[in-house]
Amino acid sequence: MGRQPCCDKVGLKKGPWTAEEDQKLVGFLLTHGHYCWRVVPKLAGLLRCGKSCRLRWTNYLRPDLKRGLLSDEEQQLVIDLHAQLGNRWSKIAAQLPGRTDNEIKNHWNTHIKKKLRKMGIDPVTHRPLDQVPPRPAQQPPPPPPTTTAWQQQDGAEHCQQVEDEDVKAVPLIQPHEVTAPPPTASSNCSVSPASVVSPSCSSSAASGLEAAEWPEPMYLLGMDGIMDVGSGWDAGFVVPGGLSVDPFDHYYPDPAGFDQEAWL
DNA sequence: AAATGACGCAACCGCCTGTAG
DNA sequence: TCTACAGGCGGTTGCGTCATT
Repeated sequence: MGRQPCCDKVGLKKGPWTAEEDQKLVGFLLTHGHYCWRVVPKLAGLLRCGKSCRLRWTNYLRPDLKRGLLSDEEQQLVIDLHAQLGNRWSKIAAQLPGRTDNEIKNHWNTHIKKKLRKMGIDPVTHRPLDQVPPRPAQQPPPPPPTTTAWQQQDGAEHCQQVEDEDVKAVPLIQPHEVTAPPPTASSNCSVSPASVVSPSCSSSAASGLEAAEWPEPMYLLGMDGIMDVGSGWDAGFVVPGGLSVDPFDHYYPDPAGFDQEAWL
């Protein structure tokens, strides 16, 4: 028995998402959550692969995403983390609230790489370019220096060197060190530390929803009504159908009120 | 104003990992 | 222990936009 494809690709749409598709996906996920990505497009009435839906949600539609260019602090953090972790974008994104691995990867490839090269720093090894020996193609890059060349040049002291290889077990950045906007006066949201460092969701986990904004498409789509949920984010939504939505981790069905028939 | 090239970002592809049966 | 599967990750591509000529 061959492996079943993740979705039936016949007749599935590819390419850029339309506003209507976004609206369907967001509406569905906010109402039902994603119990199984494979069935999300079917139930939401989308001719898309489940993976595509997950990607669209994760990288663009999630309500806690920041948009716009990375700040200087964020860029510095990305550089430091890249020196420690290499191209493990999801791990890096986990330390930047509201940023996605894809966004950081793109920003690295288009901006930071050039910036480092311009400064005479090899973006792979984080050493000065004139100290980087030519590497055979099959060999991994040398381990990063204790203090990155970026820091040597810049004099910055932000980089926390990790001695333990298991970076998953030891958070590189303490939750309080993560650049997060302070809660607004009108917000009564509170973010539990466990949520802040939750490894299960690359970037949404680390963000405070009180600071989150809907990405522009939400407004364009007239989704304001959906967002008119008061302070429900931090408590977990209970939406029609008995489903809870935990904005800091996963959107999951409330086991007590989960309508299995509806899903099936 | 039109043509061309460079750039940036969204999305896809394919592999890897974790997990349930 | 093995197999099948879903979800996740990183690399890559394609296209739209902007700048330059």
